[in-house]
Amino acid sequence: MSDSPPDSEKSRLDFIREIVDADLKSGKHATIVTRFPPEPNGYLHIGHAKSICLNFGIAREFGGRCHLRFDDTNPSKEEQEYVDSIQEDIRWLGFDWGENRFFASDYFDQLYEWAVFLIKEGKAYVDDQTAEEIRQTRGTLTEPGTPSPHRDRSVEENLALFERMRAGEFADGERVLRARIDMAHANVNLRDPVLYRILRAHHHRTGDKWLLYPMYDFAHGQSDAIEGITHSICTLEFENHRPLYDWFIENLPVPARPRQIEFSRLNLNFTVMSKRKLLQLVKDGHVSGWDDPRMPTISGLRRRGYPAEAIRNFCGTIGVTKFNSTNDVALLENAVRDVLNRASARRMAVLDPLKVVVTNYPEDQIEEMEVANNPNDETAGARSVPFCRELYIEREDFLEDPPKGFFRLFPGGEVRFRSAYFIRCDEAVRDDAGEIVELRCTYDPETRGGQNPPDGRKVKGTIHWVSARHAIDAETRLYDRLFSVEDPDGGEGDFLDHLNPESLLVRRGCKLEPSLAESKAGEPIQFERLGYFCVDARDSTPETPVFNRTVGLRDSWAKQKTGK
RNA sequence: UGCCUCGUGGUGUAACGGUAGCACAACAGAUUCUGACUCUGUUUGUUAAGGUUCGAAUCCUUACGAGGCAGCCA
Repeated sequence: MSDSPPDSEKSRLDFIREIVDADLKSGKHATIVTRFPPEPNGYLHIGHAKSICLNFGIAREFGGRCHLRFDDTNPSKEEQEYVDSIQEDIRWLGFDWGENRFFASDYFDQLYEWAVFLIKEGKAYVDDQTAEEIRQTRGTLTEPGTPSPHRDRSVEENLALFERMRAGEFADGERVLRARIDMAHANVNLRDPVLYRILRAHHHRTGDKWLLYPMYDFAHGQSDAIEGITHSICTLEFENHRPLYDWFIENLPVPARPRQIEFSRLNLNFTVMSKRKLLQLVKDGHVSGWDDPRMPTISGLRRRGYPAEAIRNFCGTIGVTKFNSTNDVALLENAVRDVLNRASARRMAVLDPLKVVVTNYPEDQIEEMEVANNPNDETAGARSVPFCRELYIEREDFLEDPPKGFFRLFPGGEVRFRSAYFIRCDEAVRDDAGEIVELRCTYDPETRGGQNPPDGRKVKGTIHWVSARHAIDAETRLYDRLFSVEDPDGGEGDFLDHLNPESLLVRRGCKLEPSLAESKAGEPIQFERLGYFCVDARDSTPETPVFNRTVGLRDSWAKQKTGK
């Protein structure tokens, strides 16, 4: 992980780091405390990764700390399963909250006391109106709201009522506690926002202790204050809530004054990011689960083979600003390729096998060819790959009638079989249906190891191969973008209408070089000339290995073929 | 037509009154035992109009455009 101190990149500081930097230099804060505050009601996605990298990153760079705080103020939506997955994902991304794991529910007692404090100050009241009545009297964006008939209740009455709310004397929704601010405020959030609602739901942490729960606005800033958070970084949609955030901080005897700063959330094209939509994809079975490799979830990306380092790098390059933007997934994929190119061992695998018989190669001979594990990295060493008379090559590496510029095999043509021999195709054998089932070829013994022959003959193409006698069978899963349009949310119609029917292509009967039998989930591998792959952590078995394609190699030939 | 926020190449971002730069993408070429990687080069931009200034992406005004907000969600 690159944790270059901020001073070395002064000109590169984003606006939030600039604020943090200034607050440190001015002495406003001696140490920085940030927090990542997920609601445990879903899995983390790449958008959260941006926030995680920001919050934990700032803490690390500026010598502060970052808390993990679960925002669990709504027991009807939250589950332990999500708490677990969130923690796993953050750790996997490479961040550590140390001892600083908290829950907003840790502060329910304190929050309740503060609610009472507000009542005593005449700044909060119990409202008997129904949710519908409250909504209707809130006014509109252009018209002021009208005060609740209960707005001017006495402190004593409010105190008694609030206590009865806690004691369970009212049904869910029968009473709420509201702040007493300004029903005509231009910012609707300040029109006497609800602070507490009655909810008879079992809470994953506090069990059945509480019947009433604080709203986000009443919990978040105060939780920040309790924990001594100096910079409470959140996304743009909370901008309108900042005046309310500050109102609570100013009107409550909180131990600190945290500052909320908003930045633009991450958007990626060709996918959706809202929890609701991701949940729908899972629930409706459009994907196999939260960790489906096509999902933008952290668990999905991990299973797909995206390295944590690549995700971190990506988050570092997209920047932090206040304008809404949509990032090109190509940038993410570039970050993935960049890491994988350095980290992956090269292997040979044939996804769509076409048999090759080397007619002049001795029937019973087997040679072990030494093949570099990574031509760009000598320290990666080499392995041996068996070569014999019967081989498999990629079906698309042979064309009977090649277009100009085709470097691969064709009748009468010669190519290099990677690290093996120069091989010439003599004949394509067809079955009764006319399909090519086998290539009859001859090799040049003087090119062993793939070396150029003494006669100076050269060859334009090098292709990968696998020994038919030694190959192991496997399934590969080739992924493409989940949606076929850039902005599945935009335009008319349901986002599901834009699902890419070819987002998953399963290939069985793939032929892999024998050394691949030992690869483990999470280990990055490049199938030469094809892309980066990894063993699927969920479905792969020793009997039938399953490999996920993390991302393909750049393919300028394919681009050329499809007409630019 | 209320309030808040924001407008820089195709995308994302930098320039903090003084040469509009970087990454990705695209394109062209070099190299190559991966049509990969790497390297070189090219195309494309300050929403508009005024104003301040020797000088404006930057400051001011207006217009235009984008996003957010009317949950007892977060």
